Amino acid sequence: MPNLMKQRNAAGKLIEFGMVRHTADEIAHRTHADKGDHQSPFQGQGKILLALSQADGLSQKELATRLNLTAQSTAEFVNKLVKKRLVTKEKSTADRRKTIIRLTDLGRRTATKESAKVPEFLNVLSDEELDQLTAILTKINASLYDEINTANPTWFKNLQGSVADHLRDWFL
Amino acid sequence: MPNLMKQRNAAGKLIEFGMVRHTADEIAHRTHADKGDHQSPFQGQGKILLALSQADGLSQKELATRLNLTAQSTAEFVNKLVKKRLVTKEKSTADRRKTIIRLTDLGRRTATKESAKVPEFLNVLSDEELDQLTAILTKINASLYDEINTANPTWFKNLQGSVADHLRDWFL
DNA sequence: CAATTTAATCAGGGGACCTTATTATATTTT
DNA sequence: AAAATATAATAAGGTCCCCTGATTAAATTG
Repeated sequence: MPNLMKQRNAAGKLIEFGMVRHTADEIAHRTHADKGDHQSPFQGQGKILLALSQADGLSQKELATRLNLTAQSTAEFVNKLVKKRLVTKEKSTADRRKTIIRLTDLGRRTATKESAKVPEFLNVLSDEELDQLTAILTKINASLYDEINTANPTWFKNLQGSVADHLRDWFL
Repeated sequence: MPNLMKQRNAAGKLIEFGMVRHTADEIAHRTHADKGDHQSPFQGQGKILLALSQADGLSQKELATRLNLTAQSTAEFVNKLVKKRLVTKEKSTADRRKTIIRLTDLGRRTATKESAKVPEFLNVLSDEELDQLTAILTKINASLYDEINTANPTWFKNLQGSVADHLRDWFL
Protein backbone atom coordinates (compact mmCIF):
# COMPACT_ATOMS: atom_id res chain seq x y z
CA MET A 1 0.00 0.00 0.00
CA PRO A 2 1.23 3.47 -0.81
CA ASN A 3 2.69 5.73 1.80
CA LEU A 4 -0.07 7.76 3.39
CA MET A 5 2.07 10.80 3.82
CA LYS A 6 2.93 10.85 0.17
CA GLN A 7 -0.72 10.50 -0.73
CA ARG A 8 -1.57 13.36 1.52
CA ASN A 9 1.09 15.54 -0.03
CA ALA A 10 -0.10 14.81 -3.51
CA ALA A 11 -3.70 15.37 -2.49
CA GLY A 12 -2.77 18.71 -0.98
CA LYS A 13 -1.05 19.75 -4.18
CA LEU A 14 -4.04 18.66 -6.19
CA ILE A 15 -6.36 20.72 -4.06
CA GLU A 16 -4.04 23.64 -4.40
CA PHE A 17 -3.92 23.09 -8.13
CA GLY A 18 -7.69 23.16 -8.23
CA MET A 19 -7.91 26.41 -6.33
CA VAL A 20 -5.13 28.10 -8.22
CA ARG A 21 -6.30 27.08 -11.61
CA HIS A 22 -9.79 28.21 -10.80
CA THR A 23 -8.48 31.66 -10.02
CA ALA A 24 -6.28 31.71 -13.08
CA ASP A 25 -9.29 30.86 -15.21
CA GLU A 26 -11.36 33.62 -13.70
CA ILE A 27 -8.65 36.12 -14.39
CA ALA A 28 -8.44 34.91 -17.94
CA HIS A 29 -12.17 35.51 -18.40
CA ARG A 30 -12.39 38.81 -16.63
CA THR A 31 -9.25 40.17 -18.25
CA HIS A 32 -9.83 39.04 -21.76
CA ALA A 33 -13.38 40.30 -21.43
CA ASP A 34 -14.61 38.66 -24.58
CA LYS A 35 -17.95 40.02 -23.55
CA GLY A 36 -20.66 37.42 -23.46
CA ASP A 37 -18.24 34.76 -24.48
CA HIS A 38 -16.85 33.35 -21.30
CA GLN A 39 -18.13 29.80 -21.25
CA SER A 40 -16.37 26.58 -20.60
CA PRO A 41 -16.64 24.16 -23.53
CA PHE A 42 -17.69 21.45 -21.12
CA GLN A 43 -20.78 23.12 -19.80
CA GLY A 44 -24.11 24.38 -20.97
CA GLN A 45 -24.06 26.04 -24.34
CA GLY A 46 -20.44 25.13 -24.90
CA LYS A 47 -21.20 21.49 -24.39
CA ILE A 48 -23.87 21.63 -27.05
CA LEU A 49 -21.61 23.35 -29.52
CA LEU A 50 -18.93 20.78 -28.96
CA ALA A 51 -21.30 17.89 -29.45
CA LEU A 52 -22.66 19.38 -32.64
CA SER A 53 -19.23 20.07 -34.03
CA GLN A 54 -18.68 16.36 -33.76
CA ALA A 55 -22.09 15.27 -35.03
CA ASP A 56 -24.18 17.98 -36.58
CA GLY A 57 -27.91 17.73 -37.08
CA LEU A 58 -28.80 15.92 -33.89
CA SER A 59 -32.24 16.19 -32.39
CA GLN A 60 -32.64 17.86 -29.04
CA LYS A 61 -33.37 14.56 -27.45
CA GLU A 62 -30.20 13.02 -28.84
CA LEU A 63 -28.23 15.95 -27.58
CA ALA A 64 -29.76 15.65 -24.16
CA THR A 65 -28.97 11.96 -24.03
CA ARG A 66 -25.39 12.34 -25.13
CA LEU A 67 -24.69 15.17 -22.77
CA ASN A 68 -26.52 13.79 -19.76
CA LEU A 69 -28.78 16.77 -19.64
CA THR A 70 -32.54 16.93 -19.23
CA ALA A 71 -34.57 17.78 -22.30
CA GLN A 72 -35.48 21.07 -20.62
CA SER A 73 -31.93 22.16 -19.97
CA THR A 74 -31.03 21.21 -23.48
CA ALA A 75 -33.88 23.28 -24.85
CA GLU A 76 -32.74 26.24 -22.81
CA PHE A 77 -29.18 26.11 -24.08
CA VAL A 78 -30.25 25.52 -27.64
CA ASN A 79 -32.58 28.50 -27.52
CA LYS A 80 -29.81 30.69 -26.22
CA LEU A 81 -27.53 29.51 -28.99
CA VAL A 82 -30.23 30.22 -31.55
CA LYS A 83 -30.46 33.78 -30.27
CA LYS A 84 -26.72 34.11 -30.73
CA ARG A 85 -27.07 32.69 -34.23
CA LEU A 86 -24.69 29.83 -33.49
CA VAL A 87 -27.21 27.08 -34.23
CA THR A 88 -30.53 26.65 -36.02
CA LYS A 89 -33.63 24.67 -35.14
CA GLU A 90 -35.84 22.98 -37.68
CA LYS A 91 -38.61 20.42 -37.45
CA SER A 92 -37.74 16.98 -38.68
CA THR A 93 -39.92 16.01 -41.64
CA ALA A 94 -39.52 12.32 -40.90
CA ASP A 95 -40.77 12.62 -37.34
CA ARG A 96 -42.49 15.89 -36.71
CA ARG A 97 -42.05 15.65 -32.98
CA LYS A 98 -38.33 16.06 -33.39
CA THR A 99 -36.37 19.24 -33.74
CA ILE A 100 -33.08 19.06 -35.55
CA ILE A 101 -30.28 21.30 -34.37
CA ARG A 102 -27.57 22.42 -36.75
CA LEU A 103 -24.51 24.58 -36.36
CA THR A 104 -24.37 27.78 -38.37
CA ASP A 105 -21.06 28.74 -39.92
CA LEU A 106 -20.46 31.06 -37.05
CA GLY A 107 -21.33 28.28 -34.66
CA ARG A 108 -18.88 25.95 -36.25
CA ARG A 109 -16.14 28.53 -36.13
CA THR A 110 -16.88 29.27 -32.51
CA ALA A 111 -16.82 25.62 -31.54
CA THR A 112 -13.54 25.03 -33.28
CA LYS A 113 -11.93 28.04 -31.74
CA GLU A 114 -12.94 27.01 -28.22
CA SER A 115 -11.67 23.59 -28.67
CA ALA A 116 -7.90 23.41 -28.62
CA LYS A 117 -5.02 25.12 -26.98
CA VAL A 118 -2.22 23.84 -24.78
CA PRO A 119 -2.31 25.27 -21.28
CA GLU A 120 0.69 27.50 -20.82
CA PHE A 121 1.67 26.11 -17.49
CA LEU A 122 2.87 22.95 -19.20
CA ASN A 123 5.78 25.02 -20.48
CA VAL A 124 7.48 24.83 -17.13
CA LEU A 125 7.76 21.06 -17.27
CA SER A 126 10.66 19.10 -18.70
CA ASP A 127 10.17 16.32 -21.20
CA GLU A 128 10.65 13.80 -18.49
CA GLU A 129 8.08 15.42 -16.28
CA LEU A 130 5.62 15.62 -19.12
CA ASP A 131 5.97 11.90 -19.63
CA GLN A 132 5.54 11.24 -15.96
CA LEU A 133 2.48 13.43 -15.80
CA THR A 134 0.97 11.73 -18.80
CA ALA A 135 1.55 8.31 -17.29
CA ILE A 136 0.13 9.33 -13.96
CA LEU A 137 -2.95 10.93 -15.44
CA THR A 138 -3.52 7.87 -17.56
CA LYS A 139 -3.66 5.78 -14.43
CA ILE A 140 -5.83 8.22 -12.57
CA ASN A 141 -8.24 8.55 -15.44
CA ALA A 142 -8.52 4.81 -15.77
CA SER A 143 -9.36 4.57 -12.12
CA LEU A 144 -11.97 7.28 -12.39
CA TYR A 145 -13.52 5.63 -15.43
CA ASP A 146 -13.78 2.50 -13.42
CA GLU A 147 -15.49 4.23 -10.60
CA ILE A 148 -17.94 5.91 -12.94
CA ASN A 149 -18.66 2.74 -14.81
CA THR A 150 -19.47 0.94 -11.60
CA ALA A 151 -21.73 3.68 -10.35
CA ASN A 152 -23.47 4.55 -13.58
CA PRO A 153 -22.75 2.65 -16.79
CA THR A 154 -24.91 4.97 -18.87
CA TRP A 155 -22.93 8.03 -17.92
CA PHE A 156 -19.79 6.06 -18.47
CA LYS A 157 -20.70 5.36 -22.05
CA ASN A 158 -21.67 8.94 -22.73
CA LEU A 159 -18.54 10.20 -21.12
CA GLN A 160 -16.40 7.86 -23.16
CA GLY A 161 -18.10 9.14 -26.24
CA SER A 162 -17.55 12.80 -25.59
CA VAL A 163 -14.01 12.32 -24.40
CA ALA A 164 -13.24 10.41 -27.55
CA ASP A 165 -14.89 13.08 -29.66
CA HIS A 166 -13.05 15.84 -27.98
CA LEU A 167 -9.69 14.17 -28.01
CA ARG A 168 -9.98 13.11 -31.59
CA ASP A 169 -9.93 16.77 -32.58
CA TRP A 170 -7.26 17.41 -30.08
CA PHE A 171 -4.83 14.87 -31.37
CA LEU A 172 -5.08 15.42 -35.08
CA MET B 1 12.35 23.83 -25.06
CA PRO B 2 10.08 20.89 -24.27
CA ASN B 3 8.90 18.49 -26.89
CA LEU B 4 5.63 19.73 -28.34
CA MET B 5 4.25 16.28 -28.80
CA LYS B 6 4.82 15.46 -25.16
CA GLN B 7 3.12 18.69 -24.15
CA ARG B 8 0.17 17.85 -26.30
CA ASN B 9 -0.12 14.41 -24.81
CA ALA B 10 -0.03 15.74 -21.31
CA ALA B 11 -2.51 18.45 -22.20
CA GLY B 12 -4.85 15.88 -23.66
CA LYS B 13 -4.66 13.82 -20.52
CA LEU B 14 -5.30 16.88 -18.43
CA ILE B 15 -8.37 17.72 -20.43
CA GLU B 16 -9.55 14.18 -20.09
CA PHE B 17 -8.86 14.31 -16.38
CA GLY B 18 -10.98 17.43 -16.16
CA MET B 19 -13.90 15.86 -17.96
CA VAL B 20 -13.72 12.59 -16.14
CA ARG B 21 -13.35 14.07 -12.73
CA HIS B 22 -16.24 16.38 -13.39
CA THR B 23 -18.45 13.40 -14.14
CA ALA B 24 -17.16 11.50 -11.15
CA ASP B 25 -18.02 14.46 -8.95
CA GLU B 26 -21.51 14.71 -10.33
CA ILE B 27 -22.09 11.08 -9.67
CA ALA B 28 -20.85 11.51 -6.16
CA HIS B 29 -23.37 14.29 -5.57
CA ARG B 30 -26.32 12.71 -7.31
CA THR B 31 -25.70 9.35 -5.76
CA HIS B 32 -25.02 10.42 -2.23
CA ALA B 33 -28.02 12.67 -2.54
CA ASP B 34 -27.26 14.64 0.57
CA LYS B 35 -30.23 16.73 -0.48
CA GLY B 36 -29.43 20.40 -0.70
CA ASP B 37 -25.84 19.70 0.14
CA HIS B 38 -24.05 19.43 -3.16
CA GLN B 39 -21.73 22.40 -3.19
CA SER B 40 -18.08 22.72 -3.94
CA PRO B 41 -16.17 24.14 -0.98
CA PHE B 42 -14.48 26.63 -3.28
CA GLN B 43 -17.58 28.36 -4.51
CA GLY B 44 -20.44 30.40 -3.22
CA GLN B 45 -21.81 29.28 0.10
CA GLY B 46 -19.08 26.71 0.52
CA LYS B 47 -16.43 29.36 0.13
CA ILE B 48 -18.00 31.37 2.91
CA LEU B 49 -18.18 28.39 5.22
CA LEU B 50 -14.56 27.59 4.59
CA ALA B 51 -13.43 31.13 5.25
CA LEU B 52 -15.40 31.28 8.47
CA SER B 53 -14.09 27.96 9.67
CA GLN B 54 -10.67 29.54 9.47
CA ALA B 55 -11.61 32.92 10.92
CA ASP B 56 -15.00 33.10 12.53
CA GLY B 57 -16.83 36.32 13.21
CA LEU B 58 -15.82 38.25 10.12
CA SER B 59 -17.96 41.05 8.78
CA GLN B 60 -19.61 40.64 5.43
CA LYS B 61 -17.26 43.15 3.95
CA GLU B 62 -14.22 41.26 5.20
CA LEU B 63 -15.61 38.07 3.78
CA ALA B 64 -16.22 39.71 0.44
CA THR B 65 -12.70 41.07 0.34
CA ARG B 66 -11.04 37.82 1.26
CA LEU B 67 -13.07 35.82 -1.19
CA ASN B 68 -12.94 38.25 -4.10
CA LEU B 69 -16.69 38.53 -4.12
CA THR B 70 -18.86 41.60 -4.35
CA ALA B 71 -20.66 42.66 -1.19
CA GLN B 72 -23.91 41.71 -2.89
CA SER B 73 -22.92 38.17 -3.73
CA THR B 74 -21.59 37.76 -0.25
CA ALA B 75 -24.86 38.95 1.21
CA GLU B 76 -26.76 36.51 -0.95
CA PHE B 77 -24.69 33.53 0.12
CA VAL B 78 -24.74 34.54 3.75
CA ASN B 79 -28.50 34.87 3.69
CA LYS B 80 -28.86 31.45 2.19
CA LEU B 81 -26.58 30.03 4.84
CA VAL B 82 -28.63 31.74 7.52
CA LYS B 83 -31.76 30.07 6.20
CA LYS B 84 -29.99 26.74 6.43
CA ARG B 85 -28.95 27.60 9.98
CA LEU B 86 -25.26 27.22 9.19
CA VAL B 87 -24.32 30.78 10.12
CA THR B 88 -25.76 33.69 12.11
CA LYS B 89 -25.78 37.41 11.43
CA GLU B 90 -25.55 40.03 14.11
CA LYS B 91 -24.93 43.77 14.07
CA SER B 92 -21.57 44.87 15.32
CA THR B 93 -21.93 47.04 18.40
CA ALA B 94 -18.66 48.79 17.69
CA ASP B 95 -19.63 49.87 14.20
CA ARG B 96 -23.31 49.54 13.60
CA ARG B 97 -22.89 49.49 9.86
CA LYS B 98 -21.18 46.15 10.09
CA THR B 99 -22.76 42.75 10.28
CA ILE B 100 -20.78 40.00 11.92
CA ILE B 101 -21.14 36.50 10.56
CA ARG B 102 -20.59 33.49 12.76
CA LEU B 103 -20.74 29.77 12.18
CA THR B 104 -23.32 27.80 14.08
CA ASP B 105 -22.33 24.41 15.44
CA LEU B 106 -23.97 22.81 12.47
CA GLY B 107 -22.11 25.19 10.20
CA ARG B 108 -18.81 24.32 11.73
CA ARG B 109 -19.48 20.64 11.43
CA THR B 110 -20.52 21.05 7.82
CA ALA B 111 -17.43 23.04 6.95
CA THR B 112 -15.14 20.55 8.61
CA LYS B 113 -16.79 17.65 6.93
CA GLU B 114 -16.45 19.24 3.50
CA SER B 115 -12.89 20.05 4.06
CA ALA B 116 -10.67 17.04 4.02
CA LYS B 117 -10.57 13.70 2.38
CA VAL B 118 -7.98 12.11 0.13
CA PRO B 119 -9.32 11.51 -3.33
CA GLU B 120 -9.55 7.79 -3.81
CA PHE B 121 -7.98 7.80 -7.20
CA LEU B 122 -4.61 8.48 -5.57
CA ASN B 123 -4.71 4.91 -4.36
CA VAL B 124 -3.75 3.65 -7.77
CA LEU B 125 -0.42 5.48 -7.72
CA SER B 126 2.84 4.08 -6.44
CA ASP B 127 5.00 5.97 -3.97
CA GLU B 128 7.26 7.02 -6.76
CA GLU B 129 4.42 8.31 -8.85
CA LEU B 130 3.02 10.19 -5.91
CA ASP B 131 6.35 11.93 -5.48
CA GLN B 132 6.51 12.74 -9.15
CA LEU B 133 3.00 14.09 -9.14
CA THR B 134 3.70 16.23 -6.13
CA ALA B 135 6.82 17.64 -7.72
CA ILE B 136 5.07 18.35 -10.98
CA LEU B 137 2.10 20.01 -9.35
CA THR B 138 4.44 22.11 -7.28
CA LYS B 139 5.99 23.45 -10.43
CA ILE B 140 2.71 23.98 -12.17
CA ASN B 141 1.21 25.72 -9.20
CA ALA B 142 4.20 28.00 -8.91
CA SER B 143 3.81 28.93 -12.53
CA LEU B 144 0.12 29.63 -12.12
CA TYR B 145 0.78 31.74 -9.04
CA ASP B 146 3.19 33.72 -11.07
CA GLU B 147 0.69 34.29 -13.79
CA ILE B 148 -1.97 35.36 -11.33
CA ASN B 149 0.38 37.64 -9.48
CA THR B 150 1.34 39.38 -12.66
CA ALA B 151 -2.23 39.81 -13.78
CA ASN B 152 -3.80 40.72 -10.47
CA PRO B 153 -1.70 41.07 -7.32
CA THR B 154 -4.74 41.55 -5.13
CA TRP B 155 -6.27 38.26 -6.13
CA PHE B 156 -2.89 36.70 -5.74
CA LYS B 157 -2.68 37.74 -2.13
CA ASN B 158 -6.18 36.59 -1.36
CA LEU B 159 -5.60 33.32 -3.07
CA GLN B 160 -2.40 32.74 -1.15
CA GLY B 161 -4.31 33.38 2.01
CA SER B 162 -7.08 30.95 1.37
CA VAL B 163 -4.79 28.28 0.02
CA ALA B 164 -2.68 28.60 3.13
CA ASP B 165 -5.76 28.45 5.34
CA HIS B 166 -7.12 25.45 3.58
CA LEU B 167 -3.88 23.56 3.50
CA ARG B 168 -3.10 24.30 7.10
CA ASP B 169 -6.10 22.21 8.11
CA TRP B 170 -5.21 19.70 5.52
CA PHE B 171 -1.72 19.04 6.73
CA LEU B 172 -2.29 18.84 10.43
C1' DC C 1 -59.79 3.78 -32.78
C1' DA C 2 -58.14 4.17 -28.09
C1' DA C 3 -54.18 3.92 -25.15
C1' DT C 4 -49.59 4.76 -24.52
C1' DT C 5 -45.01 6.40 -25.36
C1' DT C 6 -42.05 10.10 -26.98
C1' DA C 7 -40.15 14.99 -28.16
C1' DA C 8 -40.72 19.47 -26.81
C1' DT C 9 -42.46 23.41 -24.29
C1' DC C 10 -44.09 26.17 -20.21
C1' DA C 11 -43.61 27.44 -15.50
C1' DG C 12 -40.92 27.72 -11.65
C1' DG C 13 -36.79 27.11 -8.65
C1' DG C 14 -31.96 26.78 -6.78
C1' DG C 15 -27.15 27.96 -7.01
C1' DA C 16 -23.12 31.12 -8.58
C1' DC C 17 -22.04 35.89 -9.68
C1' DC C 18 -22.53 40.68 -11.32
C1' DT C 19 -24.15 45.80 -12.03
C1' DT C 20 -26.77 49.76 -10.57
C1' DA C 21 -29.16 52.21 -7.29
C1' DT C 22 -30.48 53.28 -2.23
C1' DT C 23 -30.28 53.49 2.78
C1' DA C 24 -27.97 53.65 7.16
C1' DT C 25 -24.12 54.72 9.89
C1' DA C 26 -19.53 56.45 10.38
C1' DT C 27 -15.71 59.74 9.55
C1' DT C 28 -14.08 64.14 7.76
C1' DT C 29 -14.07 68.88 6.63
C1' DT C 30 -15.31 73.25 7.06
C1' DA D 1 -21.94 71.37 15.32
C1' DA D 2 -23.37 71.13 10.42
C1' DA D 3 -22.38 69.62 5.99
C1' DA D 4 -19.93 66.64 2.94
C1' DT D 5 -17.97 62.34 2.04
C1' DA D 6 -16.89 57.57 2.64
C1' DT D 7 -18.34 52.90 4.05
C1' DA D 8 -21.38 48.56 5.08
C1' DA D 9 -25.25 46.50 3.73
C1' DT D 10 -29.84 46.16 0.89
C1' DA D 11 -32.95 46.06 -2.90
C1' DA D 12 -33.82 45.02 -7.57
C1' DG D 13 -32.82 42.90 -11.65
C1' DG D 14 -29.80 40.00 -14.87
C1' DT D 15 -26.97 36.06 -16.88
C1' DC D 16 -25.49 31.38 -16.82
C1' DC D 17 -25.91 26.40 -15.42
C1' DC D 18 -29.28 22.78 -14.27
C1' DC D 19 -33.41 20.40 -12.39
C1' DT D 20 -38.49 18.89 -11.33
C1' DG D 21 -43.38 18.87 -12.63
C1' DA D 22 -47.14 19.60 -15.81
C1' DT D 23 -48.84 19.96 -20.39
C1' DT D 24 -49.16 19.57 -25.61
C1' DA D 25 -48.45 17.49 -30.02
C1' DA D 26 -47.18 13.90 -32.81
C1' DA D 27 -46.08 8.89 -33.30
C1' DT D 28 -46.47 4.13 -32.13
C1' DT D 29 -49.13 0.01 -30.23
C1' DG D 30 -52.67 -2.83 -29.10
